[in-house]
Amino acid sequence: MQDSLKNTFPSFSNELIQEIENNAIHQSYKAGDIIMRTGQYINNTILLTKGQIKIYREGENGGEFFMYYLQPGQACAVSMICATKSQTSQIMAKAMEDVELIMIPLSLMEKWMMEHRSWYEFVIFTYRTRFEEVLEVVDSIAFRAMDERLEFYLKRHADACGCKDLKLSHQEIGTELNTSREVISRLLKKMEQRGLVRLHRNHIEILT
Amino acid sequence: MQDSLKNTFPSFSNELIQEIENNAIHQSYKAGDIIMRTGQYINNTILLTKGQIKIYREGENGGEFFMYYLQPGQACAVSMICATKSQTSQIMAKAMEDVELIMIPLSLMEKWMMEHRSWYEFVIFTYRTRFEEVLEVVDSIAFRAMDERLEFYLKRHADACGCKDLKLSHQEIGTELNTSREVISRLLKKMEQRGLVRLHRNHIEILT
DNA sequence: CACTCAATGTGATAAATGTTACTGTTAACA
DNA sequence: TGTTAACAGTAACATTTATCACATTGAGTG
Repeated sequence: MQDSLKNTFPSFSNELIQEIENNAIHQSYKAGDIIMRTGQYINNTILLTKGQIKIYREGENGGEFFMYYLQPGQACAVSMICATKSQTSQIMAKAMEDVELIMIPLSLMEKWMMEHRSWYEFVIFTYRTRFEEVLEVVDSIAFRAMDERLEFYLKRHADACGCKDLKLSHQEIGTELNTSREVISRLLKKMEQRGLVRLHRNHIEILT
Repeated sequence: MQDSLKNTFPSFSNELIQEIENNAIHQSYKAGDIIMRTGQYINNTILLTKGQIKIYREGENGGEFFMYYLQPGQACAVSMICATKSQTSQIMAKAMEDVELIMIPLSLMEKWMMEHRSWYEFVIFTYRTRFEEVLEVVDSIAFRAMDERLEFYLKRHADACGCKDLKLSHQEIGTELNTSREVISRLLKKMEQRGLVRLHRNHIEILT
């Protein structure tokens, strides 16, 4: 177990791994479970060890505006930020596959910041990476029309899953970009004509 | 001087204030100066002591997409995050008035995290506040049409300057929302008809 | 195989936003 | 005072996106 932790979080020092082992609360979720919801109080930092978590912003009308994915070896930046003051979450987190994670109580999170260099750097790295990611999202909506946003979205998904075959329905994509299925269908069709993708039922092949 | 620092950053401990006094590099800018630009390397954390700084995201076509304002007593979250690894900035910072600020070198920033509780809390608070602010911006573009975005934008400006009279041209607003002057004119006109604002040359009066 | 349901394709139309072009107004200043 | 430039209003039109309606396709299932 300690071995696998070290593999998942290679930057952590051995002492830190040991501390995590001694103190962590393990938790698992099934695919589709909501791990965190808007308005919920957060008292733990979340480290993901297995599976994939979608971080999104919920709209009034049921939109699930896609922000980014968490992968094993990553932490939820929002949980870190909120945990520091027991604040409520402003985002939703949903398990996309069966998920296993570690919860670190607020008090330890702070203690380790002072005591473990590798934890401090991990936390700062997480903040920075996610802030940048969110800024890119802002760019994509602020400056780009739906066709480009769709390309950006598909690219990020391909990066996240590391494959060129995305299991996404047009409806899902529409929801995550806050537009309608029809618009996505049309734009995908155009992308297919431009030779960027090949469309299949229930999945999209990226040709790049 | 030390007095005024204590006034601007009331949460800082006396020892921290003293350290800042001993080590800080003071810098001033004129209204309109660019303090930080996209792609620039950052080696200092910035504490604002006087004036107002606009943080925005630059588009290819000269857009200046508005993110938020920095006020005296606040720090630039992006500079903190980037400074940790001497990364480049992904945002632009422009002085809206004559500005005075303090630059904290990277090495001290980290040292103080370990040594000064009040610095640690200030940094985390800054991260959290700005992250939330950016999330709200994402919401506004992702889920809302231009009329609502305009209202949101005006509200934030009114909050930032603490007044109900905004010195903004339609062109400026258009640039910061990445749309055209004409669209802003139209929407403002509608807002005036609904009794939300009163329009004057070069300034907009919020009636709320 | 026939049925069913979700996923997808597509046309028609409406609404929002972007663009162009032109007018008038005001302040600054030579 | 006349000139100029920035600001603002608005009409006409183009484009993009949203919405509605309905047809088609394909996979799974009894």
